[in-house]
Amino acid sequence: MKDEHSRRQRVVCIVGPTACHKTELSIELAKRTRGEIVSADSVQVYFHLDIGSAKPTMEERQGIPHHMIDCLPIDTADVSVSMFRSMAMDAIEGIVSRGNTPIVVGGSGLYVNALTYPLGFAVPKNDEIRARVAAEYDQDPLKTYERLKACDPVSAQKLHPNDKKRIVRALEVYDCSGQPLSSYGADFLNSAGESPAVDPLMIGLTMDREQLYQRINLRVDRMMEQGLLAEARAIYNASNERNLPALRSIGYQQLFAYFDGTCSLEDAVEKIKQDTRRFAKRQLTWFRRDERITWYDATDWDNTKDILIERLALETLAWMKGTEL
RNA sequence: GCCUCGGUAGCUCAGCUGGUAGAGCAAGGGACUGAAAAUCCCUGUGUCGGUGGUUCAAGUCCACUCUGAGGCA
Repeated sequence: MKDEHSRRQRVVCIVGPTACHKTELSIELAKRTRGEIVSADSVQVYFHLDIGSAKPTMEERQGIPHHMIDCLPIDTADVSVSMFRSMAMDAIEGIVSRGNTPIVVGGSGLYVNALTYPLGFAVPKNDEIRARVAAEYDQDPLKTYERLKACDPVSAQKLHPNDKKRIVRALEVYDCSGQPLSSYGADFLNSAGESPAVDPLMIGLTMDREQLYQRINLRVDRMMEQGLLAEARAIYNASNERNLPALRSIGYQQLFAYFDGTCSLEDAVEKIKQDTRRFAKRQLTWFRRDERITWYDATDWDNTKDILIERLALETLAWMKGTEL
């Protein structure tokens, strides 16, 4: 047990809200530590969602290999965290076999946890049963919630009766396996992971809230200048499918409403800004509770980044050395 | 200069005939195990423009005053 823990692959993991200089930091670190980047971003995994997901351009990547970017077609209907996790784990193994430093960087908290905790994804999703339970919920939410209470009281107790998504998933697990979701490991550290998680050096970037929001607003304007509208239009025209996970992401979702004629372009852009700000707030909530993270303030980035990058490069090298033998 | 209508939460406004204030939006906080840029939950003390007065009690009535919009000269 102890032995297995010590064999867990060390990685560096950069987290934080969107528009917080994570990308720049990760590339600079990679340059100094023979790093390769593994994106933990639920939108950058798709092809074509380039501008809106703030994917680093080839130029910005400066030759640093990036993984988990451009992996899935937009019309992929069944994506899942565990799928992300196994692909990302493969990428990490590849990096290690090349003798390089894996740098995980991303703002999708669940994806980060899927890599850095041994989450037990024991029961695969089952679209058929999920659809059935969802219909059951729509018909009588409270009754469905009561049913969950009866077969999985632990999960039910943690969920609000309105939390359809999670209630449905919990019942889906129960209906598929006959075992309550909570029995598969209710807490991070004791759940039975499918494979050993990595051992991360957790680095968090944060920023004064007002400044963060200003940066977000500016970045959305810049995305529009860079052609987000055309990018979204091309995707809109390419298919009539409107319920794909990829298209629920910020930027596309709002511009699609504009294409549908539901709102003006101006309103759509404002909505993108607001939804991004709220997203950043949720990301902060998510990462704030993670006590493994050491936080660094990126508010005065231009004047402090050089020192920060050098310092974190040293820490990265030291951290990675710790597992060398 | 005169008349009218306003000035209440970050914004837009409610507040009947006096009993120290409440909605929407914005915002903040939290949750999160196979859709997660998703989904869900919780949160409203604010010099009621200012000063003085009437009253047991004033956002509410009176006087003066500051300020915004419109109208008339």
